[in-house]
Amino acid sequence: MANMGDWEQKNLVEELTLGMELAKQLQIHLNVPSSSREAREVLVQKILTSYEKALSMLNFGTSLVGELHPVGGITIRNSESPPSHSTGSPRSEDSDRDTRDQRQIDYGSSSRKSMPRWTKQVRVNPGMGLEGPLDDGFSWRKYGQKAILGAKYPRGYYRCTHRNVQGCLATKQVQRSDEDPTIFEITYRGRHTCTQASNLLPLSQLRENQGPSTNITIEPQQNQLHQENNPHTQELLLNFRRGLKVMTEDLDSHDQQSFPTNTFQFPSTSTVKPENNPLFPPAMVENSFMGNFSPPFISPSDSVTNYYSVSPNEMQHSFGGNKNFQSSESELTDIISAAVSTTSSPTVGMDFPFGNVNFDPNFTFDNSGFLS
DNA sequence: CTGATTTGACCGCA
DNA sequence: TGCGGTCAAATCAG
Repeated sequence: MANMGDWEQKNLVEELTLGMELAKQLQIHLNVPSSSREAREVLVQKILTSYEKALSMLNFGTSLVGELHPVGGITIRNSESPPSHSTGSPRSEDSDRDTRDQRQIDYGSSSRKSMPRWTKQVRVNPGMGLEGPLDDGFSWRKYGQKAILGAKYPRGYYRCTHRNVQGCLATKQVQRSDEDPTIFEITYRGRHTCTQASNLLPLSQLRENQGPSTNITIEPQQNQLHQENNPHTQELLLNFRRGLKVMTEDLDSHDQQSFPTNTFQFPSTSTVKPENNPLFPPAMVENSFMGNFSPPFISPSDSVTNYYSVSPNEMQHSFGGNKNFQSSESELTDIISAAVSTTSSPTVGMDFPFGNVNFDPNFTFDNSGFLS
């Protein structure tokens, strides 16, 4: 953690790399008649997400206001302090949650009070796996579960798997909404300082390890539609779209080979070969989604709530579509736990206090100078 | 066997 | 004192 700058830059490079890979995939799809429009849209969405992250990184350090981030078929809302959402949770979690465990200061020098904290509300529709929204790309280990007064469902406590080895203080709490069981409120706290958060695992490598999920495929699911409740989101997306367009056009006009891959540190496996993943089985769709596309953007300083709305279509495959995740909270907890612990994904620290990307629609990536 | 989860006990703040 | 958050031993799972 010595050098945040390098850390950021590496993340940035990886993110851009990912975006490029996705763009390549998109290109491939464009040349494949059998490729569905959905698949293409998925890729576009992923690319958007990837570059959104990259842009966020570029803006890291500036005051970034949280905004809604469309991710695949998911809509996210962030909020620094958990709103008294419909869970009925009487206690505002932010009011006291960070005022305790000072006994844990031995894990790190910084007090947890100063840790960034934000909440995401994840909506999971019946029939679909819960991992998607619940998995944010990091490896979490459950260390506790507590019944919360006034809340129907217990709250799960998770911390970064690498806490002991790397002193990563990131933690998160998962609480199912009382009134709407399909909604989970995930409160993140602390920044990931583990190597996983930075770039221990190259994106490509990760995807490699995940086998079928090599190709991130998010259900299109008219992501845009989920943002209708947030005008800013649409605007943001439009901006990204425009920016992306530049990219994709560029990609289209050039061959993959023409990519300045040398500019990026492309792991040998980073280039996703079409033959490896010509199609995107739904199962891996979800898998990859959670593995790589949890929107890490939030705004601790701005009370914005991320709200994930996951399409049932894309998720129902994960559990065979016959698992009624609402059957019992214990079952749910299991699922959540699994989702939370099974993954490992590099991406960037979701605890980044960035959310709003001051993205210039005219911004182009042709100039890699910003990577210095 | 190793690592993750469960779960009751404990801690500390309001 | 109550409650949320964490610990840690027991248990489970791969």
